[in-house]
Amino acid sequence: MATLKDVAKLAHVDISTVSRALNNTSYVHPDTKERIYAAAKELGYRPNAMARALRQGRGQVLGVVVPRLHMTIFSEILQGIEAQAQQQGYMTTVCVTEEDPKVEKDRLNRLRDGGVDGIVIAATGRNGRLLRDIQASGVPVVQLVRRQELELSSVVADYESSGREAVKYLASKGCRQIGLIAGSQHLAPFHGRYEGYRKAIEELGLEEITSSSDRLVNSFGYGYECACQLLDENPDLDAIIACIDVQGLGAIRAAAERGLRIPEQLKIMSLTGHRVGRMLETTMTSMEMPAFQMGEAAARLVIEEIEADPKHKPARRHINFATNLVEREST
Amino acid sequence: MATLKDVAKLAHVDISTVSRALNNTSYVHPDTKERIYAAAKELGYRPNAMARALRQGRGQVLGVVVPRLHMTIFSEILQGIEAQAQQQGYMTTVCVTEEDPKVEKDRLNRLRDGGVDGIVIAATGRNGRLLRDIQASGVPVVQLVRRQELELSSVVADYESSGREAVKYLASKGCRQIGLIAGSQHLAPFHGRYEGYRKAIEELGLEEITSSSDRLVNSFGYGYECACQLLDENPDLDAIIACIDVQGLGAIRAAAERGLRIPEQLKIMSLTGHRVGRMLETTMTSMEMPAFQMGEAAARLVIEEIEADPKHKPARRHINFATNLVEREST
DNA sequence: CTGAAAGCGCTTACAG
DNA sequence: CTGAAAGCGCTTACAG
Repeated sequence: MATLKDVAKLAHVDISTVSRALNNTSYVHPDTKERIYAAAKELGYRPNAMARALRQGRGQVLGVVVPRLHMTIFSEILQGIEAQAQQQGYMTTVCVTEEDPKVEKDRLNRLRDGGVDGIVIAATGRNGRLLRDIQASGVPVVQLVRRQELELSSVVADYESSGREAVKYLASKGCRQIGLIAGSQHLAPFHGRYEGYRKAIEELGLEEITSSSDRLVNSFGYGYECACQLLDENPDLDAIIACIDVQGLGAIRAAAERGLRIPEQLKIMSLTGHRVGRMLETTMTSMEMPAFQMGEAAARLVIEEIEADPKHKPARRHINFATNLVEREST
Repeated sequence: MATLKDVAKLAHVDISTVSRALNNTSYVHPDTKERIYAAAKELGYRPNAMARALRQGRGQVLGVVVPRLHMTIFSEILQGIEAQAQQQGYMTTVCVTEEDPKVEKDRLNRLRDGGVDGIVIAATGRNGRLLRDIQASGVPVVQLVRRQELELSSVVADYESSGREAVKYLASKGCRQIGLIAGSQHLAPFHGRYEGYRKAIEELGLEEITSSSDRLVNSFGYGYECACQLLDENPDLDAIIACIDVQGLGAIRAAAERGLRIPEQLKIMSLTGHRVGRMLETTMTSMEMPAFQMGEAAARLVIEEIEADPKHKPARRHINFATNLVEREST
């Protein structure tokens, strides 16, 4: 690979002049500039990003940490992050934690050492201290989907409202025994949805019916197991709310195995729609969440912090996306 | 952040000694070593990866280029790549092309300039020259899923055999009018599956029935549109083979909308199962493909090439995974 | 066993 | 308008 030195030699100037010409960072005589451009082109010069990164202390790289990708909303969000990052000249490095705090800790340290300029994370909620340390050390951190630490910026959806609206909607359809597949209560989104559910159930004078499982929360199996439990313990159940789409798939499957007709005998809906629901044999009603846009927003936020004047760093910010009820065949 | 210099000062030694001690790269007196470790610990020293990368000409980063993530097999493969890469000390940078050759070209150039050590790509098939250039310039390239360039290493599945076995299996179930949702023929996997389908159909003396669409090939919509076409033009169709799972979902949906009973009136299966099929209301028979393992293999392959002695670089390699028929309710 | 020096490829004050 | 120099934080021959 040709370096600045090679270009400088060919153009008969100093490397500093080449640098200035190529980066348009100060006036260079048009003739000189032309010679430099020609030389750079002839040699197929491409700047070495690692050298620039070392010198400028910034590598134009975003770190993204998620619990999982396959069959989750995070794969769609990641696409949003990547698209926005590329547009602003950043690369995207991804780490998958499988919801394991130890793995998460290790990955965060590696990202930090690897010199990423900012981090977007859907955290396990068990490494708050480390995240705050990283932010304090000058690497901006933006929380994605899960707002676990109030001191850090975040991009989330309005989970509580999703839960409340879902209950009201199902009640308006005549449901009286509405079960919730609850998810891990120490994670903000699941807790928020539960709170919305609980309040609406109370307002309507109905009975709380929830279930949870030990399995990985972002999984089909989680939804399936919880749905089985709900159906077995509540013979008159007339609706199931799943927190996320794959849980909803699990619930539909559990209902199908019991020969229950959807939506006549059992209504099912999800609180985190991300384009899966509309593909199904029985399409699933859901509170659609703008996943791609949330990814874009998170990338924008973290890049804004990275590039802000160090003297007046922006205060932490929280972006809250509304979810949108989309009625389909399952309710 | 503390640097080598700070540690050296605190331990009263030269930075080179610190480097040697911390990297265990040559004998250092135990006492000195202890002092150095203590100093490093006290200062919370963490090596600067960018500096090391510049010096060593290797950043311990893999670039991954895929057409899409959400609802595709690539999100699962990416998890396999990331897991293996981390295990071997590499970070994973991801780029999404949306199947656009121009975007792909841009991303490949950015990856190259950004100093990734190797690239794993599920290519559009339109940038073969660039890929060969990159490989020739010393950055190993491994093709993933799509073996478009014979000169480059690859990790694929046995597509032709999948197509053939699927036809035989359906025929053994009594099907006589077997439609194929074909996919883009310029992409190796789709071409391979079609070839397998064609040969088996011919052997069995049946009639070829295929369809394709202009939509993004890795999409629900593609499968849905093709299935509608097949069903409308062939009233006696008794089976549909989809190349990939989301296309199969589209086909199931199209069948459901026409009130067709699966599998009694119409059998549906997919040639690229990746754990989606078993989640459905009517679970889908598929040729399961070991996506995660394929990702791991691709990462291993590219890292092997990166770390090989430059004098005898390994020859290009091709790894071909078998697919595995899993019968479910849709057939 | 350890130090001094060179250098990876850039950028950026500092002169002139 | 351009050059010479310093330096980002490391690693690694080369001496001794």
